Amino acid sequence: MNTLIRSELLTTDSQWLDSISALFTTNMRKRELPKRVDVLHPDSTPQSAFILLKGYAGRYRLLSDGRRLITMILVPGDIISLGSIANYQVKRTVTTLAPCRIGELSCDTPPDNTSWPGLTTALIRHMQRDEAIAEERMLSLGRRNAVESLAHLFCELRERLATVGLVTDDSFELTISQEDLADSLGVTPVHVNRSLRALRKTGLITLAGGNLIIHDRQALELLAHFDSAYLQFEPERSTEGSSAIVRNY
Amino acid sequence: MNTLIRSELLTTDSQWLDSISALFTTNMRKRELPKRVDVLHPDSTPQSAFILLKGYAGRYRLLSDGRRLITMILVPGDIISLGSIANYQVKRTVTTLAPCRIGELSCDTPPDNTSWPGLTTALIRHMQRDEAIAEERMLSLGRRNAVESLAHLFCELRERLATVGLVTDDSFELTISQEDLADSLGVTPVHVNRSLRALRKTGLITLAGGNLIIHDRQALELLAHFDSAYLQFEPERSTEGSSAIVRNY
DNA sequence: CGCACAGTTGACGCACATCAACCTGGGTGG
DNA sequence: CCACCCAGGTTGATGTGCGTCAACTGTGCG
Repeated sequence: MNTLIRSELLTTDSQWLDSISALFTTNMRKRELPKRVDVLHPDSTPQSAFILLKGYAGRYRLLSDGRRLITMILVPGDIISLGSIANYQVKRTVTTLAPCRIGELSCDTPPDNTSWPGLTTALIRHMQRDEAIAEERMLSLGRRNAVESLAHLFCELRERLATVGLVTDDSFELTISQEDLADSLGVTPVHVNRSLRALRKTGLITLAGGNLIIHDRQALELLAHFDSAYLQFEPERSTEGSSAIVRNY
Repeated sequence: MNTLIRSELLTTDSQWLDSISALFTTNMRKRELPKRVDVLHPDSTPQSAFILLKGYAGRYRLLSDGRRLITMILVPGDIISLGSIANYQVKRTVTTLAPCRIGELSCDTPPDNTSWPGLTTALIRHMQRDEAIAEERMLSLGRRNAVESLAHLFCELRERLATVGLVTDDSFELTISQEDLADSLGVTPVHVNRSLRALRKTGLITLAGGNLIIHDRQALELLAHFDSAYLQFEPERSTEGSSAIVRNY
């Protein structure tokens, strides 16, 4: 099971997948989903865990008048839902932003947190990472303009996709519609289109046929005020001054 | 110690404070800080835990050109930093938004997560709550206009302050400057001022002398698209269909 | 062929930014 | 005790980023 996931994703975040994979005794079932399908409803309580294997998905929130914000874009390797493994999440809706392949991991015997201390560790790291990404998104929504936000999103996706081996020469598949990009950045589809045009005119990127090429990553990151530090798990803190719980986590 | 904190805060979130308080053998040291002072720097690694006892504080992020966004407003009872208890946080900067009293809890013997399973539970609940608040803030930054965002912030603060007994008759002390409100909502101070005027003109609120009065809470919440559900810890999920870990968390 | 959908572009309007002036109240020092 | 100061609040004039509306294009698919 573990090798199955890792070969599929070429992931480098072995610790997380190790923790999860070890919990399952049955094989992972794969499902193909078209674009624009809700994977997870806030009122459903699925037993299985779901992992995104291919494509793009997104968690989103709606205002009562229909305004939508995609609070988090999911890339291959990301957890869609942990199901009964750890039903800790606030209720959220997840939809596909592109044709997706998702893996369903049915859990025979739900673990508890004492028998699987590694699970707690992984869970907290996972939440930390989401929090860091969410904070950067807040910065885009609140203080970056549309071009900067777009550039930042591209830098972030490149970084996240690179860790699962889906980037070659600063180029990767980007099949998210401009409408969904707009709901991620908190602007309108029309303005995304114009901001894209502006970005293209700088020569920093090419986006065509569902493929994004970053021609000058350093310049793009500068424009976006992008610092990849928030995506990397911090190096193990030195033991001096650390408490036992730090090492455990 | 526990009674000390609870009497100071009149908190109802007893579980969290119980978990924390039990860890300490020394007394809590109090410190008074003026407005606009950084409590926590991202490079510091304090041993002590800090809790906000009075006033307002805020976590913030800066862009390299000086643009600032307050990602989270802290109210009395909120954890500023857990220090060595659980040094799990992404590195953040925290500043006072008003004159504050903070409590310092020095931890003699750092716990580990196996000896204190309740700590892990509390930690995850704490992160969940922060995440839910952050998500609502994203919605404000991305999809609410300035008046709606302001109204939503007021509703949220009322709710959070009410749980620590600092609200009477939908009225509470609000000593955050318009400049800091602006950095919370992602707009300019001038525009906060005008949005405040617009809100006042609706008759829904009165804000004067550092005191906010909500005259028609229901109408304000409707205007803000506010739903308090995200702030309340979800009721214990029914046992049917739940796994062991759900009950543990 | 024609329909549906995503992308593109133009004209125009509005929410919010910018710049600048002025007001106000509390604190401070002479 | 008054004069001053200064941070924060308030307001006006004007500029701009983004929204809105609408038309058109291209492209894949039944």
